[in-house]
Amino acid sequence: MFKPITIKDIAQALNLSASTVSRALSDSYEINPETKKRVLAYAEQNNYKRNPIALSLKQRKSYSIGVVVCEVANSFFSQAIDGIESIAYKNGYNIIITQTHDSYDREVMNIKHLANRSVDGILISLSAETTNFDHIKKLHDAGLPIVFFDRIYDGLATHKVSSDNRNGAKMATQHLIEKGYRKIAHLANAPHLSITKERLAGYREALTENGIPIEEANITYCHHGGSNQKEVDAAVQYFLSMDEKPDSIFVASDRLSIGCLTAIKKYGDKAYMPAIAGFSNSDVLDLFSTDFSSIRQPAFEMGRVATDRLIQLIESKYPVYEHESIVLGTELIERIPGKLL
Amino acid sequence: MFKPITIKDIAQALNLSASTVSRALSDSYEINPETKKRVLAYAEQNNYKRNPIALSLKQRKSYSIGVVVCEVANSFFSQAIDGIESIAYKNGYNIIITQTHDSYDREVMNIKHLANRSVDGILISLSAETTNFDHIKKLHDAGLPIVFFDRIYDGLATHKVSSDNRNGAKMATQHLIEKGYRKIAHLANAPHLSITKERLAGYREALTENGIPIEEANITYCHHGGSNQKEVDAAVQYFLSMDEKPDSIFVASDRLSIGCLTAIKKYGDKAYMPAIAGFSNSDVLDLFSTDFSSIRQPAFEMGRVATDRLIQLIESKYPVYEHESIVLGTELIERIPGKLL
DNA sequence: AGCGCAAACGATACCGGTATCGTTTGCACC
DNA sequence: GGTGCAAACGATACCGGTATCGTTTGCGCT
Repeated sequence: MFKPITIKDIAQALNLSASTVSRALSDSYEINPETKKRVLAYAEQNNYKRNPIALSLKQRKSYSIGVVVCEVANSFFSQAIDGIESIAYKNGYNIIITQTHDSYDREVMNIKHLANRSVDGILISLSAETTNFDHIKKLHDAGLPIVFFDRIYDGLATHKVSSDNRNGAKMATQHLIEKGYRKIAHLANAPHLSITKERLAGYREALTENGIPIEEANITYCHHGGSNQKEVDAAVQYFLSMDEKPDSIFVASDRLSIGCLTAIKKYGDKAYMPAIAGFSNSDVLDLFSTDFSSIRQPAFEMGRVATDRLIQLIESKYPVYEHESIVLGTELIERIPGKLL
Repeated sequence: MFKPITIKDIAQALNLSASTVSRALSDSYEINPETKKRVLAYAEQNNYKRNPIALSLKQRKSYSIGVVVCEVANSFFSQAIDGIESIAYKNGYNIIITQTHDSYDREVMNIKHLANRSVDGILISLSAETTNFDHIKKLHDAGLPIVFFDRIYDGLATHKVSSDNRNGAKMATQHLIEKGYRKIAHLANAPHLSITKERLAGYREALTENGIPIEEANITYCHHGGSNQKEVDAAVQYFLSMDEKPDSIFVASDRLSIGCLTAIKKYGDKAYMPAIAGFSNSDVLDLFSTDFSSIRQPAFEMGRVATDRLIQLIESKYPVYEHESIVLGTELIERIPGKLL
């Protein structure tokens, strides 16, 4: 069923050899212009398409890029994928997207799967559970180009693209402080993630600079990145159970922001409603004027930059020894309660 | 750089022929169990992985599925992709995602690209602009399995998976009526889309059943599916400019809902604020208690079902002549203003 | 002894391209 | 008229597997 025309078909039809046709199609200088025209014309008419799989086999290149994220149904990642796609397609690559759902096992599975499918390179944003990096190291050592974005692993000599998490966190916390809040809790992501550490640092910095003591009891980690809501529920319930309840919460991620709001909606009451600020790339949030200011990462741009660097690695003729750590700026989006909607 | 071990390497190492190794690896009955063990052991140790590209070339099968949606950064589609992925991976397929951004040209490009990349089948949700289906028909006639989901084209004999758009639209409109609204406008998608027609039908049905006259002036189409905000802005401004302004709006899609809210936020005022109900799969919306009830489609399930059917088509040994049109239920999510958040 | 037959493995072709090397042809030139 | 050389094309091998057919070997049976 469905057998497309090959180079040999053209050769036979025009009484040429496969070699000649191949060369004509790739515009080789040692083919008679006359012959070229005939071949091109015939190919056009019978709408010949070179078989990318045969090509892949021959050139040991698949023109596809693997993407590993925790989930696409997450504004940050879907926007990043948008950016990844835009660069990939421009360069003739297609992207194969896999989701870890923040599970280490699935990350290992997916990455192995991608390597088997012989992608030319991989873009990775680590799962929240990942603390062992052997599965990635192995591939990297074997020569597979890898670029990290968002959730970085520093132990690998390669390009890394992230946003200015420290400063973003600082802005968010500072923002809460400026609004008069003093007991600011922090709902953090899994502790080993790069973004967790950086955002925590920004949080601490803002507090310190404002002379507010840092209390470890105010910081709660979500070891699975909030992929199961129970985890977030527990964290919020913990905050609500404190003797001296926090008056505000700085939330560390997109996923957690939604989880946190959900939990507060479930367990909070009118009498007590903490202010919230946190990382989020949701467009929908922009529509509402709840008391929730957010830090937006340049997701699309991060995807673009990461993909650009990955393709550079892939297409480099020589091993690359110099690696960039690119950090893009974050943006504070203030939301004033009381306005329309 | 990075050359994995092949079947021939194993053959040489064990003093066997490539054929024998191949058969041993695929557990052929005509290979000595002893030999099998040796091969398997060696393969395991040197972690041999069969080259899927060579396999694809030989079997004329790529074990990959093309997905065409308007954009992943859209709750409905990202959830659908979640569903698609879950079934695809379970069956050993990977998915290649492309975005049309509701442009006809990009749809044609992407589909051609996928066909060239020799995917085994394609899942399509049409772009808002598409009125000509030749690019799809051609591939379908050539034998490429295709399944439509969400935005269906009826002119092709294949499986189609959608949600009960008519009833969903009816529920939303009915909901507005029950809340006391009478002049209900309809912000519709591109007129030729299947979902547009069905949702319009549901809207009309609800009005008629409640004895409310249908006025065409109250219906505005967005020919690009709201992919550029200007279009939506214009539609909303039109509603606002009417002599007798609508007291509520039924919005036809996820994208349009966000666009519509954005526009209202821009151009509306406190004095006049229409109620809104519409299709949306945004989780974030659930958090807020604005006066916006929504119709949720079973996106994940739609993705699952569509992929399941597509794989059936792909793996069927004989041409399939009977095709299903699967319609899944929709759900009304009521939001009562005034509650928390 | 001679035959049949099955078990276990090898050799080869093929999938659809491209790279490498070889061949034919015509023509200029000494 | 033989040599050299370039233009234009053909033949072949290879990428990494698998399907098909062929070959060897041993053993049972008459």
